[in-house]
Amino acid sequence: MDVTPILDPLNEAQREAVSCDTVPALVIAGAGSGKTRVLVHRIAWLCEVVGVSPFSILAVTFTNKAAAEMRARVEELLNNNLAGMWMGTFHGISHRLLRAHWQEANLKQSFQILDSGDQIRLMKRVIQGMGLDDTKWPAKNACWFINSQKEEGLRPKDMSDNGDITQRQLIKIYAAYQEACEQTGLVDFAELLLRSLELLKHRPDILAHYQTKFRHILVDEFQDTNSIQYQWLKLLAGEQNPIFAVGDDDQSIYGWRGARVENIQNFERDFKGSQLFKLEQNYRSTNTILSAANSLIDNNHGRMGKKLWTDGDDGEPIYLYASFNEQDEARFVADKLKHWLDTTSGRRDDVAILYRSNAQSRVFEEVFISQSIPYRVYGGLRFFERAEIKDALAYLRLAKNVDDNPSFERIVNVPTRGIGQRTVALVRDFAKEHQLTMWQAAEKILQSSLLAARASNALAQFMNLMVKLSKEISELELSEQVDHIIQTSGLVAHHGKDASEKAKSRVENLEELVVAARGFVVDNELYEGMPPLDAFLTHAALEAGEGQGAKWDDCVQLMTLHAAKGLEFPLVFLVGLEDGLFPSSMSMEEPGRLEEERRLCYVGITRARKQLVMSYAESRRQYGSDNYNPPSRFLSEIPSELIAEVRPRAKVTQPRYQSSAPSMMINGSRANSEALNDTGIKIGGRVAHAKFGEGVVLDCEGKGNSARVHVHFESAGSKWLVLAYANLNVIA
DNA sequence: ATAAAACGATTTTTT
DNA sequence: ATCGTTTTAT
Repeated sequence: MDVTPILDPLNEAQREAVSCDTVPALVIAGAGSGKTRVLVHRIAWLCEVVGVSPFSILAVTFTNKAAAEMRARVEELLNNNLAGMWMGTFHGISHRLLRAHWQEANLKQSFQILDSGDQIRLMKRVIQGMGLDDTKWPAKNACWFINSQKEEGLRPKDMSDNGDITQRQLIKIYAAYQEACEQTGLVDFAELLLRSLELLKHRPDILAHYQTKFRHILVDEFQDTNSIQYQWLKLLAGEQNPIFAVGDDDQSIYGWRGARVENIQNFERDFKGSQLFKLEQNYRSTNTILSAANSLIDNNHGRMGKKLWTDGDDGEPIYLYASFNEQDEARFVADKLKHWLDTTSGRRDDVAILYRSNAQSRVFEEVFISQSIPYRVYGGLRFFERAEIKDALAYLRLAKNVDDNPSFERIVNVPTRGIGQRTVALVRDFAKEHQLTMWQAAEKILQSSLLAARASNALAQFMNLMVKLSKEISELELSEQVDHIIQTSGLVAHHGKDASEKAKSRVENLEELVVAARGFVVDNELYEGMPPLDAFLTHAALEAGEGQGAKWDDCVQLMTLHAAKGLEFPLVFLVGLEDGLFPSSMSMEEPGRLEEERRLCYVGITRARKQLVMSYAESRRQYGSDNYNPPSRFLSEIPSELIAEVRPRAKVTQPRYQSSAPSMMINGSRANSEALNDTGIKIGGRVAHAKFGEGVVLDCEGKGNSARVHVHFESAGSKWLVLAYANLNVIA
């Protein structure tokens, strides 16, 4: 057996991990250390050297993207089509199990997957159905509560209210929501995992079957597993099947949604006879960047321990810019970025701007638009989550199954056809009272003439449309079904008559849905025997449609630090480094959460390949008011010799808000340079004070003897000073 | 049924 | 400030 292609491209540490014995193994893989490569080569090693069939391997990831990449790379390395191999996300694989064993799992054969939006909508109806005030019991909170319970593996019966009324009510809501899901055959994301875990727990025969089938289990991003995913893995592994887990405790940034770093920390304890490997050689970043990352993360406690290194150059220093405010920050980034594009052979999509919260993208967008810099903002709604797409999918579902209540409610009056809230409420109540689906209830209501003629006609018209649609599409192929639905339902016409940009893009999205349907090939074993439309709808629920829709060529990439995990860029701007923003004020108090923020910073730093530029703003407008946050504590955790401070003072012009409505003055606090007449002091300029030291002028008000200036001092913080007494000296 | 006004939330996000 | 949601008014 020629193992050259499998082992040759690897370094020593990678090779040891890839070729380790078939015992439980944990690979601590630092950022940029070849994590995916090890996973891929391990699979190849198992198949080619150990002689394991690819179909005896289970490989689990968190995202569809990671799963697809892994599959493609394994196929390339093995030069083999592995379509039937069990490689996918936790949710995807759980779903596959539940489809195969729907009866044993007490599900309907036609169970549908609820996405988070669907879940909230259903929850709202459940809460209202219980006669509760849905402003007092927000559906979103209830969903959050239930999802976390499910992620801990808890059912209503396992929970105690501890005498807490709120808790007791939430448990009741959980039970009612679950009941509604069971009745209508709906499964939310958390339920996919919990249900498949329960299936394996309660059916030793099924568990044994899969334990025999999967002789090897590989897991990516192990530090992100939550309680239930961990239990699920442990159960499937049993006593005999080794788990090969890859992860990085320093990149655990999803604790807030249930991920448990302990899972990686306790691996050796929980999996007897396991081996530990560490990948510390980094192939991505310069020495400077790695030193910064190492120093920063060193401030965390209880780490498994790891120090990234490279045999490459030190590279450029890390630049740090102390901006006057967020606009100045954005302008600085734009300047720096343009300069980099001009002086290197870099492309725009080699550049990323990383921030802690989505709201920060705005200022950058404004500046980039004004300077004609193409950019792309990550995040926001994905393709299959867009309202118009969900509407179209609801039509498809309803045409397929008129008893699908959520779809019925969603589109009964979209586009508007004269079926108002009163009519819908009547149908809903009637359905509830007589234990009918909304469609059945609507039929009865029409027969019994409970409605006024106008509403009755509108409802009848809608139902005729649906009957007609479902008849018409039955003989068509998938993409034609989709096309027919979006046309005949009136969705395209509805959005088409609106000339706005938004409406235009909605029409384009609907057309893109037809394209997506055309390109949807039922090659997945999972979808075998399923009607193409059902398969497509499932695909839509499980895959948010990342690649769908608009194309992006050579744009500067704007995204949150969370979204940046797993990516890399030659030039990275890490912006908004202020205490209260990053680390977030929500996390600053608790040590555990602060450490997670630090890991997030670590993730951000290690995204950069050649150059890292950091910045913070002395003044930042948040939630409509100005905040003066101190520079992030993380900055002081990076050795100063790695950092070069840039402060092109000449560039700081009057950074004031040019609101589109100049008359909008809040408390008369708009910049008023009158106060500064003849003083030489400028907003944005630097001044020195005998006691407070040096600082930057942020604002001023009043005139004459009562003139006051707002100064942000480097060491003493921000203060309002009366000009006549302060004796400020202007620093040139 | 549509538009205006009031209200509320506002870290991070995949499936 | 701003965005999405819900209520209220036309």
